Amino acid sequence: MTNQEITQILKNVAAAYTIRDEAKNKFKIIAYQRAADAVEHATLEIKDLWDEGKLNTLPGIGPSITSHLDELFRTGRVKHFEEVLKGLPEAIFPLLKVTGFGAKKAYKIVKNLKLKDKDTVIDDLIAACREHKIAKFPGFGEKSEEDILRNLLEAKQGKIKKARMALPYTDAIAQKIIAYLKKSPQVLRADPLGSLRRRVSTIGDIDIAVATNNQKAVIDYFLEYPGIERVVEKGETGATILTSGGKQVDLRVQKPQSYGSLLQYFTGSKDHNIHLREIALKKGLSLSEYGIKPLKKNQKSIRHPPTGGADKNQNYNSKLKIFEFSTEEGFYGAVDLPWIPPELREDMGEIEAAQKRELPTLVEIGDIVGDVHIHSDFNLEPSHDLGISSMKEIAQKARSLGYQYIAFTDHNPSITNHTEDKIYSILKRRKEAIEQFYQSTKIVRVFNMLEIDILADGRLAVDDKSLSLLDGAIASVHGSFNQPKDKMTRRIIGVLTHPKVKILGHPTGRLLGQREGYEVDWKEIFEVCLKYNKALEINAFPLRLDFPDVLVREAVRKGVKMVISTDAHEVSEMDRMVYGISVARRGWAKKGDILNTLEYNEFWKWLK
DNA sequence: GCCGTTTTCGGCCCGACTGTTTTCAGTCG
Repeated sequence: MTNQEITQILKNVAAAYTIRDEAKNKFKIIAYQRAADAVEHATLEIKDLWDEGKLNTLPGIGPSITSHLDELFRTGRVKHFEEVLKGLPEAIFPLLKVTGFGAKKAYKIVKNLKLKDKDTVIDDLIAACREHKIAKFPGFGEKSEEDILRNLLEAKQGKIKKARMALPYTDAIAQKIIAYLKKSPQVLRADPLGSLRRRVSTIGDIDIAVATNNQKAVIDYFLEYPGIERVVEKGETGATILTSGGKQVDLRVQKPQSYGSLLQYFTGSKDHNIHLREIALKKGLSLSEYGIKPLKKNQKSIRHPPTGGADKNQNYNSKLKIFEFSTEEGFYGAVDLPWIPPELREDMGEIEAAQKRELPTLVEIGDIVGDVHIHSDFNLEPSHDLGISSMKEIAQKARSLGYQYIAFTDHNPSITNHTEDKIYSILKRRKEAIEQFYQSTKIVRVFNMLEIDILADGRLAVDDKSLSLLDGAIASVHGSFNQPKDKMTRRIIGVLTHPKVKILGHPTGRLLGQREGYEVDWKEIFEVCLKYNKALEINAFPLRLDFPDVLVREAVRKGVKMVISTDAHEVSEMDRMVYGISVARRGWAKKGDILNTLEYNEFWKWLK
């Protein structure tokens, strides 16, 4: 039973309560939805949590849902859920994943059309739209029938609500649109919002904020963006488009004096904002994207700003009876909190840390002084792809990035095509080439490393004699991903204890949207890393972003060190370090947690 | 059904947009 499956069950229960009697079940519905969100965003497998008896430590999961899930894990079913779902056609549930459908619309349509088969409901409904049956239902019309048909067709193409794309690709699209917006003289500021600003590894919609004194002009200008497929919606405060690449982009505009509130509100996350509002309510304040206003019952008593003093970022709008904030700092200050970095805003303890003034100082791109996972074009007849840039190009790029050192970490020579002696002679030639390169150029310091396959049987693809030629090695799993958890854990620990292996490369092996990571006992790996002074890699390659942020946070808690590296196969890819930084920051990593922030001499000492 | 720096009872985030409506229902973030 995966978190995803449990999420789905809880969402279905919430939908069932909504259909039965929304008014009566109002808060029960919210509770089930929040429980579903909690499971969906959980950092650990819920099943593991249940095994340890810690299910109710998850915020949003209380005694009642705990006992239901307990029944689910023990017997595979939940009597109470079955009762709630009883009598509802199961054809409604696939529709809930389609844009534009909520519980009620799905139920109305399924009931009116008497649809029964959950496997064909999407196709059945497409046919019904084409026969114009929907427009005749009360509350529906021709336009809504068109919308439903289009959303169903898009869902069939895989464009479901949760179609997400890796951060670096989405970031590139967003930067292009922001650059376009900034060309307008009406645009005073433009920033990413939402999961993009929080630097989540995969992004659904792109959200962008603009500060302007002419909202209408900016919205009109946005709707002239060349890459538009169609306009989804348009209003006075923003607009939504679909790009020709199928990405949804939301624009939000706001006047400059309220821009801080807008940034804060739409950066989220939803859970962070809800928590923040709860705190504000207790202070008699109501937060919104427009600012902060005293609750009605307190309105008369409040004559001064929420912060109790003058703040140049704060302004009282007496017409709207609301305090406006030009910056986020002012907004957070009004509820007695320091500014919280967007990467932390997941309601995972950051608000409590902010209240205690214990927010971590997160690692920054400027802290990085070396990139220790780079593939050059030195041909050592490798097991995987060669880089395409020369050592000199790489070193020059490193210098332009302000680095003190780099490591050449080409893949090991393939073991199917070479004997151990042959591998030794190739690596000896490579060691001489690297030394000669450094002596003749001295552009940046250079380490002679290698990225070595961890073979299926737990051996390294390079023997000890050849390993002795290296300054150190990254060990990575590049095949046999489907081994059982225990075997995979032994396989990794076996090589990680080798003195020359210093770093575990892209530790989970995941490829975003393509492949789940393999199963490993991270507790054990963390212990080995601590005991033998090894590092885990945060690999900034766009489809990897591996180590994942939630595991980075676990590693930080345990004191396990990490490196952030690009795995570049071409010099321009060395610019991707910033995405590794994003992952590290979301994992609450400080400069001291990341080894390639160390000066050359210190890093060298760690490596030896 | 969940939860606690006013609370173990009595609250529960806030607003925009669309379509079908003459004041609202549903969905989204």
